[in-house]
Amino acid sequence: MPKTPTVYDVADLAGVSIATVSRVFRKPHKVSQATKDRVNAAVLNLGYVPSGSARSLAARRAGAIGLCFPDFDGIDGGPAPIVYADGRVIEQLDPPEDVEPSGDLYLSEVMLGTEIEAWRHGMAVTIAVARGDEIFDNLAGRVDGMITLSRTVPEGLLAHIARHIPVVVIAGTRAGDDYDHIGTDNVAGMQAMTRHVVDAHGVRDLAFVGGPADSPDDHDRFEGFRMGLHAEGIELPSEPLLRGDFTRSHGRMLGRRLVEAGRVPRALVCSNDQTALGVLDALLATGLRVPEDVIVTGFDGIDASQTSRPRLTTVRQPMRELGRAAVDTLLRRLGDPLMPPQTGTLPVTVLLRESCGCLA
Amino acid sequence: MPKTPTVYDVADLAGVSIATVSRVFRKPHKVSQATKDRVNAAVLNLGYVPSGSARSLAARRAGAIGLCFPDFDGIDGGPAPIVYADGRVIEQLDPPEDVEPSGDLYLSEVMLGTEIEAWRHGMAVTIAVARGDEIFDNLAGRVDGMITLSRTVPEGLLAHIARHIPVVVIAGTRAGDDYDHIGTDNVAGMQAMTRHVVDAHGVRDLAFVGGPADSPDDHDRFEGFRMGLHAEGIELPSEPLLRGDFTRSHGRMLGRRLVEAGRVPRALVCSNDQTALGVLDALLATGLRVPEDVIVTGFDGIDASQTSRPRLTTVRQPMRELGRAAVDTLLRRLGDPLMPPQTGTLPVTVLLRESCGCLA
DNA sequence: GAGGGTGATGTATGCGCATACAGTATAAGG
DNA sequence: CCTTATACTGTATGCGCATACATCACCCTC
Repeated sequence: MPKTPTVYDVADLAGVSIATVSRVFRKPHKVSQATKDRVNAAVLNLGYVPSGSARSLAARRAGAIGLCFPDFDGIDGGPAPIVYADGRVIEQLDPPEDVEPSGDLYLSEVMLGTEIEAWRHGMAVTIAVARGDEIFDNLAGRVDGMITLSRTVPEGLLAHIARHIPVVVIAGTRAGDDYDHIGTDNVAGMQAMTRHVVDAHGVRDLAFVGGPADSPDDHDRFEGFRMGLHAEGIELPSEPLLRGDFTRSHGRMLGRRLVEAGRVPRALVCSNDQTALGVLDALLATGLRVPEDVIVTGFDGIDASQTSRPRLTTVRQPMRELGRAAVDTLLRRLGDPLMPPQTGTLPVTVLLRESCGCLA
Repeated sequence: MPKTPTVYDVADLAGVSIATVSRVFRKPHKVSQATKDRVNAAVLNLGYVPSGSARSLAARRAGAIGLCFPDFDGIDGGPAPIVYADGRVIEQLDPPEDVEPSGDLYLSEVMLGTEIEAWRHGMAVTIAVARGDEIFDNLAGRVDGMITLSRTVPEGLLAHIARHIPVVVIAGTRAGDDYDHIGTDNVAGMQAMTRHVVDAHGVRDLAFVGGPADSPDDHDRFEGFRMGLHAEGIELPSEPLLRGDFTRSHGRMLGRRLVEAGRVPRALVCSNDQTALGVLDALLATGLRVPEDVIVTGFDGIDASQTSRPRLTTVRQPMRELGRAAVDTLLRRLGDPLMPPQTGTLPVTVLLRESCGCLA
């Protein structure tokens, strides 16, 4: 890697000015074909690649969108053992035990949606994990706008950043802030699910298995549950029966706890799929039948809900569309900074499968 | 959003020079505490965020790593219907039919590994989808190095970019290029798998169900299969029995074709999990039993291989570690540009489950 | 008390590009 | 043949920051 060539080198080699080189890239129609050919030849010849930093600086726009995710707890298991060699190879034939599934399809899907939509608009996507102030240092300064999951960035920091670039929050409820918000209809989805269990399966003994108490998603879903019960004239609980942390292993634990306590309701409406799958694991392990003895429902619509036995009745939220909608909103905001704060809600779909007794 | 504040504004407000402001961020130990406090107060006051572009330009390093993925075929289903409203909500209770699983855990996992490792080293990750020359325009110029999946970027373009920044290729075999490579041990993994089927289950009538003919992964896996057969003294096929495109639906098709042709081998060694799962679907649908009538094995170790019925015996490749190792290699390369081209191979793990007859 | 550190800060410059503005050449119009 | 429009191209400047170097104050040391 010798010295990186710049516009100046290209201009020299092509016998034109740097302005012309720049124009070949930015406004090709303003350059004659002959000149374009000469410049392009020089570009190829030198291996020239325009500097994004310089371009962004001069053009006063980064051409990138920031995506800020919560820290991947515990995922950071240290570096892998790399075998740098030719021939040296490790064959492991032993472990018949299983690996833990890589939970967060949710994030992956949102990421994918963001990526797709951003790319459609010629924007790059820069990903960051919220960890201390690095978002501030490393991300906020290099993007035109930021998308973040709710509760990911400390409020003070986010406010500071929002003075600088527009911020779109995914999956949170507005709390007096001025950010744009994109979410799914947790309330309506869970309400519909609840009423389905009551109406279609005649169950009036339902309980809600929740997630973290500080999750706005969980809050809304519980609210939807309560609204569903209310509509059916069933008495409302003020709190979820139990709370987990949205993981499958916590779900298993909660399931076991219910069985041990000896009071398993006729239907368990869970706040997300992972929890529901864990509950399912626990119930089945103790010999209970789903849906015959206990009905279990989830929320999210992750792939695993489709391959479980029985398959999980759940509310599918369009995770990929979430990222997509966030990008659209961000771009509209960039186009019109004065627009009032937006709140977008994506519709959800109730998927009826075996775990509630449908398709049985 | 009034005019974005710069170092100059901060310097003025704090009554110092811009060099001092810069130092507060880059070399805090070289600034007295009193000055630091004044500057930080000004930063908060103005809502200052340092410009990544200017910083990168001046520092001659982007502080970011590029990750280039193949186009997500057919994923681009057009924008979502967003409901911008208060109260207007769409409840969909109808469709009991399932959604297509979002196949590519592989990419997500690699992305995640990249993200984690890059962030550990204070580097941002910028993602791009290979589509035409946009990688060149939008990505290569704004990162310090690039990671790409093999066969993702056209060779000419990649060579051009590699003159400018280091490139690490994931999952390809070296083909006379000078890039660094990171891959998993496809050959050894498939060889071990093949020998397991022969040794442990006494099967000598095996066939290989392959993927795209131009996939280096598939090529290596088939080679491993052949080496396994050779070691067992079984005659080698020169070509896979059938080829799909690595998707589950193609797998189903191939499975059906085998059944219809009336010649289903005792064991089907598939080149990846999705294919194997599709084959499984097709076989089970026609009443064949797995593993009693036919043994099926996969490769990759995606989550779905763990929740299928029967669960899939497969070779797990450490997808997340792949991204991680790629980042490590890239960083080492940045530290030592003259280092000879590296080839890293990550070990794989054979997971024995029901679909081959183990754990039955 | 002169010489030589040492720590804190300021000055000046350049990173590579986009672009406003100012040419220049050529064609068209009168 | 002169004017004016048109199509290209060049010159000059600034984007916001990092940093080499210069400066200055102050403390040691012998």
